[in-house]
Amino acid sequence: MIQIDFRSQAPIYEQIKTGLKGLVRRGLLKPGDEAPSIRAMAAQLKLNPNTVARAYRELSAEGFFEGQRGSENVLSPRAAALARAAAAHLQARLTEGGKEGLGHGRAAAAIEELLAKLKKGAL
Amino acid sequence: MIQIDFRSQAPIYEQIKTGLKGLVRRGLLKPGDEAPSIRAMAAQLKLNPNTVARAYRELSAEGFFEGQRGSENVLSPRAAALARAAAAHLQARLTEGGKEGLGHGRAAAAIEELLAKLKKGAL
DNA sequence: ATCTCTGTACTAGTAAGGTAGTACACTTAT
DNA sequence: ATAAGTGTACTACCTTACTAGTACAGAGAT
Repeated sequence: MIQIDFRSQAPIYEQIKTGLKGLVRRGLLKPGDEAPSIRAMAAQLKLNPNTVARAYRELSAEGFFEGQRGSENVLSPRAAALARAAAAHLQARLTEGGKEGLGHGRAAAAIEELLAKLKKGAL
Repeated sequence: MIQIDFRSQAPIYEQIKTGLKGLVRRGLLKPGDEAPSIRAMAAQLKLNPNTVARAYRELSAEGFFEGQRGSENVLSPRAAALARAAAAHLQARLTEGGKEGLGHGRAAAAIEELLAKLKKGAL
């Protein structure tokens, strides 16, 4: 399943999001599959359901899940594409930020802004 | 001088650090030059001296400044090399993080950890 | 129908981090 | 010697954000 690093500076719900996306990207979780329920994952990772719920809510808003209330979290058909797109987008912004930001004189604030958003997990 | 974006999520002292490094990288500030005093910069940017002091303290710890107590902040001979090295290092970590981290299945926690540190301004 | 599962809303506590206020010690120049 | 500059230490406020506690509403199965 997913590994949580409680020592990390990254918030747990972000680790969950990244973890699930990673599972999809690796093919261990495919569109149509059912992700573990909020409570199940919370119990296993010894977290509060709300922490897991936040991750699921944001993933759902991004279109990873399709499923009705009270039932389940089924990975949408777009899930795989989304996970890959997110990874590509992040990678693009990383390399772009590295080259364009530092190669020549770009506004310092812009660089910092990029880094700030990155930490927040703007994948 | 330096531009501060108060709307940014990046802390002010980090913006100051990045800004000064940028000035050095662009050659507008050279080794041997004297950086503005803490109070002068604080007054100009309408900040508390402590905020600027924190930036200067960290820069000093990184070896950008050489100067004795009570006098000034003179850019060390290494300043230019350090600024360039920092930029290169960041760029390397960014591209590395983008490719290695997301290309195939790396531990999610590691990715998050990298992002977290990046936002903290680990240049 | 009741029990158990699901997700969720609201609240609150808590920890971390950044910034400002204030005061002190020292150096230099007038 | 005095005044004005320097950097710094200590404190405290404040904001932000993450996480947990608790309780509620709906769905499905026995």
